[in-house]
Amino acid sequence: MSEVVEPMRLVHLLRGLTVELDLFGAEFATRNGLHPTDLRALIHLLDAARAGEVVTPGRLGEALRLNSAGTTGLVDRLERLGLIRRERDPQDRRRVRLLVEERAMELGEGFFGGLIGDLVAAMGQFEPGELDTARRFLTAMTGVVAAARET
Amino acid sequence: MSEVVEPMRLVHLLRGLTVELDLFGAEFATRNGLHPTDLRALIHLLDAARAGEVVTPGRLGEALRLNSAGTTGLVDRLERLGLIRRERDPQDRRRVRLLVEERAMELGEGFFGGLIGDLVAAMGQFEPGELDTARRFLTAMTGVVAAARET
DNA sequence: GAAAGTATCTCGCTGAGCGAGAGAATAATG
DNA sequence: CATTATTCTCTCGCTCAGCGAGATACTTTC
Repeated sequence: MSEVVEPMRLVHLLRGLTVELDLFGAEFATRNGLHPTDLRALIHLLDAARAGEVVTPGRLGEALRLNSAGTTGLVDRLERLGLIRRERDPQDRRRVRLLVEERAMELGEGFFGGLIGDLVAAMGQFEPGELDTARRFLTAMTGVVAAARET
Repeated sequence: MSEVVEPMRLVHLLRGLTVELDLFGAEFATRNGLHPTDLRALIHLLDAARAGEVVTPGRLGEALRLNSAGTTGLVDRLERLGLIRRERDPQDRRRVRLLVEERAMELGEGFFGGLIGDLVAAMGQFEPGELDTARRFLTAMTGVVAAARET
């Protein structure tokens, strides 16, 4: 059940996967009254929270490629939805800390939970060595795209 | 140089890859005076053209999850940019065929060309068997996401 | 040939995100 | 220390992508 793969086929597979993931995200977002940007922000905030990092509007906007006005609007929206809370940084009172609310974690759980479970289950059909190959492959491809972005 | 991979690490890699590809697309789009949606439409149109399929505004809007008003706007925009041309279908004169202009192919080339070359080059570091594993892995993951979207 | 169905477009509107710049706090310089 | 420069966030006014509702033109069905 093995075959010689043309590189272009893998390129199309990579693209197809991102299309599917984007659509999945967009559909989840609209089902929950969010915009795609809001979901991207939520993911970023949850990742940072798990890593114990402080996120400010500035950092969030930078990550999502929004200007400051757009970022303020985004943060307003997330706050209005009860997903995050603003809190002035007592160390540097120009800064605002974005704190993730319980509700955001639950939403994130709802988004990832099901899908991640399915993905992990599907990975069970692969040998450990194959999963390591997949890891190296994905790492290499991500590196190429990231490098191409710099140019 | 092989290791036992936790499934969650692969999940994060998949997500990271889509983030990078999305950013790459968004940056390419703005550099060329396009919106992300325009680029997605262009990709869809070029794929269809290569497969010899006829694309109508209806089909395009469906693929991109836009309603008819938004689709008309998108097609207007692409036409104004000289990327596509409208032509009434002589068989069923309610329909409009979207024809890809030369300029769109060149743009697509500019978008994919460089990146695809780099991706294919990076694939050269992998054994044929490893590439086949990657193919099976990506196919499986894409299938899982597509299936999850149905729900 | 009237009625129902399909494909596209128009109109008016909402709101995400932009550019410019104001305000508040901190850091650097004389 | 006072002043100037810098940093972070927010406000204001605006543009335009995309939506809902419905008009229009063409085709199929009965």
